[in-house]
Amino acid sequence: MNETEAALLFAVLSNADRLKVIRALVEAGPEGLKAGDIAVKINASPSRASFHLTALAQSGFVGSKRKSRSIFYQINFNRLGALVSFLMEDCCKGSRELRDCCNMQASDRN
Amino acid sequence: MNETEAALLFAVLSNADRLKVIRALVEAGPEGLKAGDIAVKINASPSRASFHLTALAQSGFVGSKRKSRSIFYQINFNRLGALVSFLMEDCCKGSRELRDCCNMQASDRN
DNA sequence: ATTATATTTCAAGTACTCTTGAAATGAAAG
DNA sequence: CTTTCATTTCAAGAGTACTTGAAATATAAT
Repeated sequence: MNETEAALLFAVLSNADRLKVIRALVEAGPEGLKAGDIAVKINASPSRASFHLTALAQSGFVGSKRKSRSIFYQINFNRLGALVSFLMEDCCKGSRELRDCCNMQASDRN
Repeated sequence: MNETEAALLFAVLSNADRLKVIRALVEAGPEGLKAGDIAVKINASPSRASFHLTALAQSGFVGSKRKSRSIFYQINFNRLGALVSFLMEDCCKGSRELRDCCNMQASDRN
């Protein structure tokens, strides 16, 4: 991941509605949530929710699967993790100080 | 930190020039770098660099201190850490799966 | 086939962000 | 106090993002 790609992903996270979607999908677990239920949960119109879900899906932060009439969206931790790793490990060179600020440790000790 | 505040901070990270600034300031260490040197390093005009440095400073990702004619900017890991913590601990509820994707562990085991 | 449900797509309007180059500010040196 | 150096501010223009409501699509039920 380079700066340009990371910047595009951060742009997707730079919206309160989309962060609420992420929170809701994390709560929901692996099954995910129907688009309509997400819209209700984040208090947005169907078209507005769809707009944000499209952004999240295109960037890979969420996946989607149709089940009958509904479309279920699920969180994709891999993509989130890749972006966080870019920021912490690459951009900030694995700074110990930054990890301390997050109450985190590297799990691969060398 | 709530979704709205986090979204504003992610917006600041959603620009390749600003990510390059962060990378340069992490490399530079606690002394930081002069505005002019940052402009050269990220390959931007002085006014363009200043525009991005202002965004980074206003959001708290960097600090600044005048020294004679130059202004030195320094990285602020606290602010970065707070945003990463919001995303991982709050928004994603400290998801083990997400931490694994970042090769990270919580440092406070309960 | 018709109707109902779930979701997306589209177009228009508004607002924000970024870039550029010129002008303004601040600080030091001659 | 004039000049030089470092940086910021400003205004204009181009591009991008978001919201809204209406229309279109897809699936299932009657």
